[in-house]
Amino acid sequence: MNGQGEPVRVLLADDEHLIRGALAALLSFEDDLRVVAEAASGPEALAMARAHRPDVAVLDLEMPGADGVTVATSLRSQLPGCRTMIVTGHGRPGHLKRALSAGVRGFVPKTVSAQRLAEIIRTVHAGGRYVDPELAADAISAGDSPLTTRETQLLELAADGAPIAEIAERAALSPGTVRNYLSAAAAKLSAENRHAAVRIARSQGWL
Amino acid sequence: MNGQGEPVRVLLADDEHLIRGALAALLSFEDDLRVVAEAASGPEALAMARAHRPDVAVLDLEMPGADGVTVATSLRSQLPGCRTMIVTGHGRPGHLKRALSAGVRGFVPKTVSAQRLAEIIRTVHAGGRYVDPELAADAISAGDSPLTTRETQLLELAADGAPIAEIAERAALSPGTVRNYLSAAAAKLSAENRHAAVRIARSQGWL
DNA sequence: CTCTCCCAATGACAAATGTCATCAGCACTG
DNA sequence: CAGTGCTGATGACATTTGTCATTGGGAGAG
Repeated sequence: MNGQGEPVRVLLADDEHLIRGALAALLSFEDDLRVVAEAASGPEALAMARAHRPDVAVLDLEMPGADGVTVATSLRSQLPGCRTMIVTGHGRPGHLKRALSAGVRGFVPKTVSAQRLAEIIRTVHAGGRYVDPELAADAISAGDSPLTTRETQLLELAADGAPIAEIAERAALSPGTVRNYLSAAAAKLSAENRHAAVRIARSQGWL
Repeated sequence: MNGQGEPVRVLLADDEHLIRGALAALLSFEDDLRVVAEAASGPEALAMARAHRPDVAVLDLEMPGADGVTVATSLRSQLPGCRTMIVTGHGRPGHLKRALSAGVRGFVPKTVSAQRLAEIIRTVHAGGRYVDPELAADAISAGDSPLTTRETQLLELAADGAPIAEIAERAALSPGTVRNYLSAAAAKLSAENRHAAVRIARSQGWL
């Protein structure tokens, strides 16, 4: 499908120069792949994508400005022809779910080899999908988040250890209401208190 | 110093295959550097170092088994001739201090280019030192940890949001004592409670 | 030897937090 | 339209946590 005369145009987005540069160098060995743009942040990735119209965007999950899934969501509407895939260091189950519903076609941990990554880029470009088996298993066994929108939102605000009063102020809610929601969230996650609940939600990629 | 006939022997340790492989490929372009061993974990890095006796060990800070600084400390006694350097994604001030006192000669964020990394490897091999200016500035302005041994230890036990009773049990201390130490720690860090204190200590690399 | 600092503990008190019952509005579903 | 579930709030209560004063032992410095 990918003719010798028309290499796959790839966008690389990762905030770590070292990895991005190294990756670009490795992919350049593949005759049918061509890195046409690089970016070090979420917004930059979007701008580069608009300017260079890649066939496949390889996005790091953790980036300043906007994370990989957010970028993928934007790309889906702005550049429908561009396939997206996520590369990540530590993949939580929830992240995979968010990514898939954002139209991401590949989800790969950074523990794969460059060879393998190149193959996956080709697969994704050809319209296929690839999800790391390990992560997929985790995601399936983990299930969906039992938390409601507000509960999740308040857990996020509680994530830095702030007292209830501060959370209530930042959420423009009554302190009593905040306590109720956080109590409910902790109960759903079988946590002893809201701080432990934050940890659990984080580990599942639910926050 | 590094003659054409004797390239610098390098050990690469990073748990992410993708980065390690890419890095190895990039460094192979430099005629005077030769990657003689790779490792994906702390213990493996030690074993590889003993087997291949590299001139310079490039260690990722976050690795399973044993972190980069721990490995560097062990290397210092087991292979005194081997220079060590740390590469890290997010470098906290405290980590830099720990690394330097472990005899590490290079401390570099992953945001540098491969070119630059190669230069730094040469510098370190020649007996020089290199510390990222940004990280150095942070470390200097941050100062030392004001926490005592026990305070730090108890903050670690409190890191997962466990209630006081559980922390006391795990530390084999009286609950009252635990509260006293955590209260003192929070006060020293100007935190509103122990959970916020954990966050602050983490951000400084003090835990 | 005295002074200081860390460790460990206790008791008391105030403040924050977790838990529960209850209520009301709103949106959606069958 | 009745039922369900999310949201937002209040009040009461028990528990947990934070704070402070105080004590005592041990290690190290001057």
